[in-house]
Parts: sequence; structure tokens; C-alpha cells
Amino acid sequence: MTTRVRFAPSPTGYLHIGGARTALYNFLYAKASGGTFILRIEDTDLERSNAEYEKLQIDDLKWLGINHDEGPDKPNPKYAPYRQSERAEIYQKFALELIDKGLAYYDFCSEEELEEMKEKATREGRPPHYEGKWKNPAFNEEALSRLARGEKPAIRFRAPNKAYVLNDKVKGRVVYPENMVGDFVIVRSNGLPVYNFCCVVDDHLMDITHVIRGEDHLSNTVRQLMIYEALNAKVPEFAHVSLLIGHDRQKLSKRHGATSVNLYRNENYLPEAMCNYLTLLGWSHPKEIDIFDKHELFEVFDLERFSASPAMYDLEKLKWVNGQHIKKMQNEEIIKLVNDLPGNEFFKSQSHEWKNASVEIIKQQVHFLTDFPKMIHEMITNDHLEMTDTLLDILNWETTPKIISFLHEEVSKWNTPFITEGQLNIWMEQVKKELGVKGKPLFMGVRAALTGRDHGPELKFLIPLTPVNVIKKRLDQLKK
RNA sequence: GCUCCCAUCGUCUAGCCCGGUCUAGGACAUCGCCUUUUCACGGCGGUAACAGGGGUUCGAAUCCCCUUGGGAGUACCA
Repeated sequence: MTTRVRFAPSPTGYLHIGGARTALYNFLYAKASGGTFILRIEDTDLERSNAEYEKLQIDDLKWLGINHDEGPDKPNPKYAPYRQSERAEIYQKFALELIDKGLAYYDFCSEEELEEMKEKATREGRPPHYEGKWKNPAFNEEALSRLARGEKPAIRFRAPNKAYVLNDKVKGRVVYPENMVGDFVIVRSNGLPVYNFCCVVDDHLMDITHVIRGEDHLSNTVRQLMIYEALNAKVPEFAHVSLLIGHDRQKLSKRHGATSVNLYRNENYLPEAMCNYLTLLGWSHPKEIDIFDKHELFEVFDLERFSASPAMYDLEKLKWVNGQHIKKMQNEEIIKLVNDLPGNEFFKSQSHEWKNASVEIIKQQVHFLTDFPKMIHEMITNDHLEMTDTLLDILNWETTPKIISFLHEEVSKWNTPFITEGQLNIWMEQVKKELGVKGKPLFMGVRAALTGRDHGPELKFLIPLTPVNVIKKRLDQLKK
């Protein structure tokens, strides 16, 4: 039997970092085991679900390169549909079957009655389990007649009073003691089924073999085990991955800042870097390496190397990972991406040769794609002089004004758009011989004169990339 | 409250299942040095952890128990 795994988000918001991580783990496991990765939309909560969010989440997954083999947009007729809201009859049928078998029953209790029962139980120190009259089979007939009259009951599952054991791939052996949960609702009175029920029905019908999901579902799993049993369905393997937490060690949520994938997408983080970092939050590579592409994991990913404890989401390491991926990228690829960045007209207008040369030096020292335009502006196109103390100091050296005068004259004679490295060397020689300047005063003086800065990449790389008219403007200002 | 889960450097983690090879390894961050005209990158090095207490054992980060701390669940949410 081939492996079938699924990611089952609720379209109630943007794709969350934690969701992306779960999706990624499922995707990787499918790839590693030659299986199928399925996207299922859990939209039974009509009030909170929204078709727009479904689309946005799928977009974000696609951006991350987490591609599903089956889903609402790629249906396999054998398993479709993939939206729970479109599977109502299926759940209805299964629920009715459970009622027939006496494993579930209609519950006509009102919200108030339920609330009251719960309060009473808590007051008396009992677990707040359902104890309403409809649990009693003696009321079956009354239930049927009220149903015939058009009343709308919920359907409640009769929770067996016994212990359950789960052999979780991450948590190990988990024992749910008997009486841990009471009878729970599987179909609401409005006819819509509830998560714990449809999840099992779907996983069963879709032949899901491994359920990889967040640890927040671990307690709920006992309910699902009960339903698998009632349905006489094969129980899949479970892997409950630990949660992502914020700096306060609480479950990661909106108040921790940027927790939606689209935020990182908008800031031009590399999707491959995001995946890389997310993978590391709870899973470790057998060779202990920490920079890799998804496809490099297809061979080695497994369920055995998950950490059981929660992981703190930390931007610092993500920043570093992103930088590492930039260094790994081909210049051509970077050029394409940088070209599309906003506010980047200068870069776009340059020759391919120029782009390649600038990318080559800049990629060595940045962490983000957006640093490219920033660096280009800062080092190359900006003709505004920033008078730092260090720069002022350099300008006050007795040799510097001589260098400025000399270069001012030389550069003004220059009329091609760029200065060549060869020409720069000639000038350096001339300054050295004719003006008698060498060492630090030479390099810093020339740097100050040509760049108007006290820092930057090596001059021999930088100057051939800088337009002559920018250099001229800088020299004009310095001359005064 | 009850139930379940978790516990190694500030952070992510290796090691734990199959006790000795661990004076606990790697990575991020941090600090120092080297390289560089400067910054960055890079290289080298440093600081830094087995939550506490009991067992079991010749020997425990590794096995068991308790305590403490953290997390999740306890819905006609997912």
C-alpha cells in the first residue's frame, strides 16, 4: 500500500508559519516514501471559513514549493471532493450508520440545558461529561418522533468507557485513561459535522496512511480512535509534531509578530530558505547539516528524527539561513529576482555584465534579497555625501585634498560611462609616484575621493561599477 | 480542577530507544583574534547546557519514581 498523507488547513486566515511547517513535513514524508500528498480543506466551520483564504493559502504553499498531488484543484475521482463542506452527505451517511448501530444518538438538549449540566458537574467535582436523558436508549422512540416533527437534534457519539493506547511516531506510547472524554457531538443540530468526526471519516475514505499534525491534536486523538473503532476502519500511523512557540514560550500566534507566510513572501525571503529553516524547527538532518534544499531531503527525511519538545521561532537564524541560500544561488537566478524588486530602476537599466559583477560582490555580504537594491544605492548610485567622523578625519589628512584635486581633473576628462579597473590602477600608481602617497592614506584617500564614503567593498570591484557622473558629482562636492 | 504531553548552552539541536567511547558535539546569536585601507564576508578561538531530588547500577544526560517548571486539550472551533 502506498503512503498517503494530507495537510488539512481551515481557510480561516492566512497560511500560518506553523501550518506551513506541518504541510512541509507531510510533503517531505510523501516524497521520501514515494507516496501521495493530499490537500484537504476543512471548512465545516462556515462562519469562520472563507473561500478567499483557501486560495491564498494554496498560493502560499505553491510559493514555498510544497505542491500537493491531490486537492480541490487536482481531484482524484476516487477520493473527491476535497472540501469538507462538499462532503456533507458522506458524513450524514456515516453518522446515521452509527445511530443504527447504537453507537451514536440524537440529542435534543438545548444550549442552556447543556450549560447547566456542565456547571452542575463541575460544582460537584465530576468531569463535565454529557449525562442528558437522550443518552438513555429508552428515549429512542421519543427522539424519533421529535425528529419526525421536524426538530433539529445534534448527533452525539457514545464514547466507550475504556482506555485507549496510541503509538505515536513522535510521542511514543500515549495512554488515554478510561473515562477521559464523555459523549461528544459529531453532527451539529444545523446538520454540519464536527472536526473530530469528519477528520476520521475523510482520513478513512481517502486511505490516509500517516497523519502528521501538530501536538495540539494529541488529546483529541482519543476521540478519533473511538470513531475509527466504531467505523471499523484501519487506524493510520500518527505523528504529533511539537508546537512552535514565541519568545514568551507560548504557542506561536499573531501577537508574536510576523507569523503569516505571506509576510515573508512580501519581504522577498527565499522560499527555499523558509522551508529549510522551518524543517529545522523540530527535525534534524542525520548528518547534522543545517543548510539544504527540499529535494535534498527526499532521500533522508523520516519520522524518527522529530524532537518531542516545542521549538521557539527565532528570526535570527532564519536571517542567517536566508543569507546562506543567497550565497548558494547562481548569479543568473539572483539577477532575475533582483530585477523584479521595486525601486530598482538603476539595476534594471544596467548591462548584464554589470549586473553579474555587482551581484557577485554583493551576494557575499547580504542576508536578504532586498539588501541588493539597498547596497547598490548605498555604495554606487548615491552621490550624497554622508559626513561621518571617520570621513571627516580622512578629508583632513594633508594628502587627501591633493588626491581629490588630481582625481577631479582626471575624471573630468573621462567620457565613457564607467571607469575600468585598469584605469583605476593607473591612477593609483600616479597618486603613489607623483603625489608621493602610499599605504592607508593612499587607499582611504582614493576611496573617500571616488566614493565619498569611508567604507565599502574593494575599490577595484566597486569603482568599475560606479557611473562616472556619480563619481564626478562626488568629486565636485569634495572639491569645495 | 481534571487528562495528556514536554524538559541538554540565550536559541535550534546531536547524544537518550540499545547505560560506559560525553572532562556532552554541531549551528545561530554573542565575545576575542586573524585577514581586509574600513565595514561586511571568511578563517580561528572563547563564554555558555544535561531543571531539582531520590532510586536502579560497578557506572546514568541516557532506565524508574517524585517534585518543580512549561505546554496542550477539556466546544454543537479546527
